[in-house]
Amino acid sequence: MQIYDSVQKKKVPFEPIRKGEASIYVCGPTVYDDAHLGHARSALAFDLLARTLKALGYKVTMGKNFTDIDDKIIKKVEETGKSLEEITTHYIARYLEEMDALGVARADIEPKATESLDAIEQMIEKLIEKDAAYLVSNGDVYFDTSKDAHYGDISHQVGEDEENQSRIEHTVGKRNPKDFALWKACKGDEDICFDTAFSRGRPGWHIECSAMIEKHFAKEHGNEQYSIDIHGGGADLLFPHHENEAAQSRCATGHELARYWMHNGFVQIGGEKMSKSLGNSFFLKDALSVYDGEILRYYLNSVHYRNNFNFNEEDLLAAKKRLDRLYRLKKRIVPGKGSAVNKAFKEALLEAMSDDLNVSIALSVIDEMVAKANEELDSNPKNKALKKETIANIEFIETLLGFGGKEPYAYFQIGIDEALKTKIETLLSERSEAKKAKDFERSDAIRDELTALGIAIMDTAEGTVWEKA
RNA sequence: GGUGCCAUCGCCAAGCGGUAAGGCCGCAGCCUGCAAAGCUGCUAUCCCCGGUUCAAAUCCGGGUGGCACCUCCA
Repeated sequence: MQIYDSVQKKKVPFEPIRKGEASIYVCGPTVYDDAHLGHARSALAFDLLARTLKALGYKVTMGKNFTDIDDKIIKKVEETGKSLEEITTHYIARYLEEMDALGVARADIEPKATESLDAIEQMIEKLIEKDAAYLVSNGDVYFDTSKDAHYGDISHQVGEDEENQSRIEHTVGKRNPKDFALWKACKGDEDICFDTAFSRGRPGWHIECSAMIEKHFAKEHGNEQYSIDIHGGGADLLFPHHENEAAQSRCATGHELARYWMHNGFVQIGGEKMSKSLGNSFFLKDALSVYDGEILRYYLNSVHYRNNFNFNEEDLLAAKKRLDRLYRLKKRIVPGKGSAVNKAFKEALLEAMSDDLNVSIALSVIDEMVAKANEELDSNPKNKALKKETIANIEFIETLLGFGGKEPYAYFQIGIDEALKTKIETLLSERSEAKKAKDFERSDAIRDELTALGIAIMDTAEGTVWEKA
């Protein structure tokens, strides 16, 4: 397995800390709003990584956190009058629901900041002890970036330029402009505060992840050099979030946080990063209300995870058509039991995915398998061995890539209610009567009627089948 | 201002020094009562200019054009 390490800036062989195991921690969402397409892409990318490692035989432990204490959540509390818990549980549930729809496997560990306050406090205390962190007069605790000789190794982005420094807010008592808050003391009557040995307040964003990794991963998955194998997240987290995480952990534990760092590219709309400030966010829930989760999954995963992804509906439609082809093949071979996966097919897929998740190649391997199977079924529709092998092939696609698992008729008939279904069936039997009587005018009229209903039909050797167009 | 990423057929997108995968769209054919579906065939020399090499989309230098990070962000 080769993965691209964004710190070394190149593809490197994946060598796990513990033989046969792989621990992955991905930065999850801050739960103050609905998930957007970017959250989906990140989740999908690392889901693919986990699936690939599993298929290669690794015992994978996946962790994804929920940041449930944060300034933005507190702002939401103030705006809505709801409690912090009400807000975070709501968005966490929504997030998980939507990820389920995309076929993203649940993480093995889903830590929350609110459940990791003990670890956060411990880590900060340790940093203060080592003088890598300091308490200022208002109760804030800052990390002293000058105490970490390797600060900047992750993002390569920490220079001495004055221009840059001038952009960073100077807070009273900070030793260095780049020092960042580990703990924010309560100012006034804020009620979302926690008591600690150093002050009453709440954790900063960066320390949450470091502490959660130490609490939930390091003991079981790390060694004396690294806490986890792979740390992932969106490319925008590289700096400062991951730089700061790495620095804190290094200073607190004496070893590196992660052996590899992987970052996914953005989802863009019209060539620009999707973001709240640009007003071009696309919520996952809105996409899911129009498109099936499986199609969104296929589409969002069809571009290499490191590239930026320019979202648009035409491309999504093209992706859907490509997935349709797989399901049409599945229609031809189902029902039945699978035999063994075609060896060459399986190897080709694994080889593609082992190369830093080269999905494009994997998808082309699938396209070729589909075309070849269709060709053979055209010449010999009763080829049982081929059918069984193809069933197994598609099952393998499902485990490795997470699509193709649906019952094909269900796939093509999503969103069609029973009443419409009955109507379609009635029209279709009327049409076959007409066809039998060679009343083609009538049968074509029925087909037009179905087209108007958004239904496409196709006559096969086994009879007429229909799909939602 | 600093730091990166990217530029391949109408569109999406592989390629990682050895002579351009795959999909969508389009065209032609087979099949079909006609369609649809499926199958077959056809469709690019890789932003520009230099250089290295027997050989470059792939490496180096210089342009041009996009995008991102440096501030909360997947």
